[in-house]
Amino acid sequence: MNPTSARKTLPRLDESLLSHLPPFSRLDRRQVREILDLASVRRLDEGVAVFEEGAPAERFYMLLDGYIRVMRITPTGEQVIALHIPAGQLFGIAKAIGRDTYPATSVTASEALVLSWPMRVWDDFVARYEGFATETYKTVGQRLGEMNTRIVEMATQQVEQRVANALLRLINQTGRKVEGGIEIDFPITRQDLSEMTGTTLHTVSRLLSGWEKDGIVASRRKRITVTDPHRLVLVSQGHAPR
DNA sequence: CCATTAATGTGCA
DNA sequence: TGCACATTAATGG
Repeated sequence: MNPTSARKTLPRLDESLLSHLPPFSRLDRRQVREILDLASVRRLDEGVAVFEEGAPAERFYMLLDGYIRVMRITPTGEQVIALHIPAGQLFGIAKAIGRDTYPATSVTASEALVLSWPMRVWDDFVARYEGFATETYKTVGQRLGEMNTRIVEMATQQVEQRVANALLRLINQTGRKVEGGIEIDFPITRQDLSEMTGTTLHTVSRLLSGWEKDGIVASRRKRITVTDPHRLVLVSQGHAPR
């Protein structure tokens, strides 16, 4: 059985799925209905590629549940993780940046629920739906800003600071409050963290172990909780963990 | 259970 | 850091 790749035209989706999300929140019920009627839904397992870098951008997507990891492959075959996208955001919106191929690969970082539309309706959406364009460009701008920040970090900060910053971003964007701290809401390995920060999994492993001793983080396999965000901020600013 | 694989941890150049 | 190897945790018979 493979429930992950079947694109279903489901028993009508409910308007409330979209009506509170920024790109659609200014629309009336009838407009949301039109949009939903054009959409396909897919339920995806963790680790499944939604689309690949360089492929023709045939569809754009809205993540309804779960997390998406955006990654690129270097010429030497190394993976680099550009960013993570939380539920409620559009992705694969190549048209918004003037492209007709996807600029990066998107893989589910957890189980995910995804809506998609054929790219040919993009211009219609922009033209007809109040707020859609401004909200999507806001999203594009935010991601651009984040990537810029990362470039500066890469060029100016020590590994320890970069990993601390990556962790802080993750808990800010995808953190879930648990007792004792804030946990990254999807499975994440040391390897993943190293691919976000330009290091090796070994270095990340050592850093996390050290921070765990200091009481800054707690981790179990594929799960990381930041237990002392304040001290992690200090580390990200170049202070010694203690 | 046991075998296999994935993830994590450690010692050393 | 980078790498080889040890250890531990998940997964599939």
